[in-house]
Amino acid sequence: MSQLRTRFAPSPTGYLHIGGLRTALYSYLYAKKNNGKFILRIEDTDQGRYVEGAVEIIYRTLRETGIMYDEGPDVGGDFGPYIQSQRKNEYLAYAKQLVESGHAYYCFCTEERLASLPDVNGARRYDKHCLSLSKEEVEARIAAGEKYVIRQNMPTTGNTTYHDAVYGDITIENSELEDQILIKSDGMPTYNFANVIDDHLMGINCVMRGIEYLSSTPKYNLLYDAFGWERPMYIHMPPIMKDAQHKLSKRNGDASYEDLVKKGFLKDAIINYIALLGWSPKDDSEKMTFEQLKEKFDIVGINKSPSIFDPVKLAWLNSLYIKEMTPEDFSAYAAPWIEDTYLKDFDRALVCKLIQSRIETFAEIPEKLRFLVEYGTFDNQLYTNQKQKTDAALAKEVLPQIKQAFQAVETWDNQNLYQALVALAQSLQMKNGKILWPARIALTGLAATPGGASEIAEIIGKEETLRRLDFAIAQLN
RNA sequence: GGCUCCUUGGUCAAGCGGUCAAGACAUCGCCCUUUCACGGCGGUAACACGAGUUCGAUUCUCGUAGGAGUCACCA
Repeated sequence: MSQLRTRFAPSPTGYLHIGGLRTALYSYLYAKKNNGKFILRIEDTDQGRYVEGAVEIIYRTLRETGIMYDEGPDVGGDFGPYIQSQRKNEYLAYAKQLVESGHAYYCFCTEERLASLPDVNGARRYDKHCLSLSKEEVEARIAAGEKYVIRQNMPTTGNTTYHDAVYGDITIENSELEDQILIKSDGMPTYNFANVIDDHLMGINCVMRGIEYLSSTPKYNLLYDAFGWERPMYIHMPPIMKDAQHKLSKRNGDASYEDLVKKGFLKDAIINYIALLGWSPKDDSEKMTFEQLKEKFDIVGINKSPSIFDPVKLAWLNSLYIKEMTPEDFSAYAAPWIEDTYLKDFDRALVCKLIQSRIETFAEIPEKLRFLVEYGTFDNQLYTNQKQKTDAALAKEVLPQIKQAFQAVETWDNQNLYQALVALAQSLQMKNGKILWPARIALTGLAATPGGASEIAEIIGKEETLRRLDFAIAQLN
């Protein structure tokens, strides 16, 4: 058997959305799993939809996520060029070949005539009007400079069947197939045509794509048959949904890969999560490295039904990846979220240590630590804690002593600070909580904070710690 | 509307004729604990419906319902 060759063929119309990224990922994984090649081809036959910079986003995203293509526009290969607009001169000849063999024909119908065709529930079916034109008439009209398109001549009877690796055998009546346009009046091929020609020319023998192509695949197969080419293996994939009714899409303002990164998700977590959307490994693994994904990926694990993108589960996975980062990596990655805020005034390492195990996405950082800079009047009821058996009265008694203990600390770090508090508790013959709880409340005015009293004191510094203690004491009187 | 596909807990998702119907996220409770978080333990929660086939259906078949895709000189 010849080497497996898969491809990812996006249109440069903007960000690479999650669905597209998953298609690329699966195609890549499947190729690599089978020692095959993964090819990137840019499908830009619709000049009207071309978006500046979109191609670069595709390159960058694939590189960043590790989905490396063996052949593509910017890496070369033996089957280039890999950008369809640069191949436009090839398609017409193939279309003409089909005209010769009777599988396609010239069509001169105007937009008006097309619009006058009977409307069946919002859809108009071309009536093969130009199929009956004589060869002479066709030549004369072309010579006269009349605009034309080339249409595929579909059989009107019978049916065509093909096998899809995930959906099984798909059979469609030929009468359902429209005489689709192969070459547009601007001379460019339609996606439907260029796609088949290029896949064949590039030796693609495995086509992985979204389910939206499931029912038009017979048209492509008819093209392969007309040319006498071998049909590729097809793997269609279910859509990724935003909710039960709506597909995830850029148009709906749903997150693209880049948006997710900006929201503080790690690329490894994103890839790991989308690999799991619509596919599951035999052994039930969830957190997997890219290497493990390559080992475990298999088309039998691909699901048939749509799956809903769950940002909550993504966040959970993200938190797992965050926790295993080294403090240095975490600090470096968190830098943008820290630089932009008041947090830059604090010791970076201490702040990072405090939050690394407490965030699921980096975007949570500023809000989570706002209390480090915001402090003011708070409800003395916060001193009341059932479990620690503390209340405002106790705080009033103990806070001045806490202040004294802190003042005596020579080296201002968490360890010493904590020891000072514990020692105070011991000398007062109290449980640690009776000191620790009021101390933390006094320092933050918050029922819940990341970290405890001593950690927070360490970060805000001695001066601020004492200032807050004075404030809290004053507030109790 | 025609055609094609899909349907297991709130979500992801195992299962491929016989299971007390896995696991994960979320949720709830307990433990740990300096609050929060982490971690540990446990609970709640599902085979869309109706017929068949079968000794036996979540698994097979057919209907029904619901959902998705498609029906472009867009990809």
